[in-house]
Amino acid sequence: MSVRVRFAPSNTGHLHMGSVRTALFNYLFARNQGGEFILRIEDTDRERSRDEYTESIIEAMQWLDMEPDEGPILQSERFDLYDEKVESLLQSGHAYRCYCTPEELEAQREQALAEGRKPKYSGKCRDLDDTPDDEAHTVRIKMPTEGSITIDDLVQGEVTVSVEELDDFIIRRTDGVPTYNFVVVVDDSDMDITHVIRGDDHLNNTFRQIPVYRALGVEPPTFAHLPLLAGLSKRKGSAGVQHYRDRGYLPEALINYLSRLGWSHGDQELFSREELVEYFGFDSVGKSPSNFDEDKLNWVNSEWMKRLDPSDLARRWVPFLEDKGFDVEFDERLAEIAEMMRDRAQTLVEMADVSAYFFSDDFEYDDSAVEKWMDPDHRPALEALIEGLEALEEWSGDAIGSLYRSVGKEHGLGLAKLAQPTRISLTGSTTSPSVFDLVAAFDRDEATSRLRRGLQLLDE
RNA sequence: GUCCCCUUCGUCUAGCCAGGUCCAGGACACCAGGUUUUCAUCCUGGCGACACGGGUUCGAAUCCCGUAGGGGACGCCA
Repeated sequence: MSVRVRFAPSNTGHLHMGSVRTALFNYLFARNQGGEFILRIEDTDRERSRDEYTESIIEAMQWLDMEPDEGPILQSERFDLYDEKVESLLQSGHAYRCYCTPEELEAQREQALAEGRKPKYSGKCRDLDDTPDDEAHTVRIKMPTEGSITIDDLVQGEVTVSVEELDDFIIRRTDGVPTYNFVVVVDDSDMDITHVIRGDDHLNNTFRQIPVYRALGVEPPTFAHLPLLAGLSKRKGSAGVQHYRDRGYLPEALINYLSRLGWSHGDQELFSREELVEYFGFDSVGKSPSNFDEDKLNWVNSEWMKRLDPSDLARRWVPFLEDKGFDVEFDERLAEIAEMMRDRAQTLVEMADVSAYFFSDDFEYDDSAVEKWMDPDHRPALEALIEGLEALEEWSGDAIGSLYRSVGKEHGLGLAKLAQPTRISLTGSTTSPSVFDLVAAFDRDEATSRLRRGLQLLDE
């Protein structure tokens, strides 16, 4: 039987990093096994489910290039199926109607907790003789009364829980809406899911779900419960995918970074999508929770910025430059600038920040740099430089480099004496890529006019 | 309270399942040097961990038990 997995987020919020990792492990496993990856939206929470979040989830999956083979399938459109299954369980005696009120149940729960007992449903309605259909009621599943349940989890190994821990939970509410622990089983079996890969906050639920599979007469799938990400917070991945996208992270980097949280392949840190698919397996998935570390994400992102083709990088960079108010579009020059600047930034946003001077001459000069390098004695050399640039036959880094060296030689000045004033004139500070490439990145008129404007600094 | 899971450098992890080759390896971060026309990149080096206590064994990060700490679950949420 071919592998079928599903990623089943609820649409009660944006896709955060923890969910993305779960989606990723599902995706990688499916691809590794040549199986299918299905997206199912768990939208049975009438209170909190929102269509806009469904859209947001789909958008995030697209951006991350993890599009499902099937779906999105909405649970809210499958109520007929759930109803049918509830009725059949009622018929077969695996489920029963319960007339207890929420108030009663809540009181019992609190009392149990207060007495240090396990908050479990009493089973009061389990064996009722009179079970009217027209009176307000929920439907509960009958849990086994003795023995224990063992699963062989791909990540957690063998885990056993005594049925003492379980109670007859509600599978259909008073309002007729089925509950999670029921629909998840109905759907996973109906959709022929072979491997349920989810966060280990569901590990305990699994033991409630196994009896449901049995009551339904189907074989439970294989489970893989991934350890949760520890302490998610605003700085630690609780924000949505789009937030990271907007902060200038590349989808490749996010995927690469997330893949290494709880999974490893020897000492390798950087993985292409193909490598991830090829190497992924649950043998290499750890059982302990890991922390989202933005420093490392930054590093992975910077590595991916270096790996991308400069043109590709530049195209992705455009919106970030536009955000900063620069009127740019993709062209060869932008690709050159991106290639030149990518070593000095870890995100696209940061790269836009440090590249502002390429797109606007409205910048401040660094006072201490001016003080240190704009020496009036060097005016003749700098003027010769400008004239040389204006006369240069070929406008290239190499040609500009030759000019700098010869002017430096003629005036008996080291390269730094010419390079630093050039940087200050073109960028406002002494921090920039190689001056020759820097100058070449501007068109000739722009470069020389900034240099002439810079000459004024000599007198200050 | 009860049940389940977890515990190697600050963080991500290798090693653990098949005990010795581990006075524990790699990566991020940090610190120090080097390369360089500046900065960044890059290179080299440094700092830094087997939670604790028992046991098994000639030998334990690796196996067993316990303790502590952390997380999760216990809902007419998913």
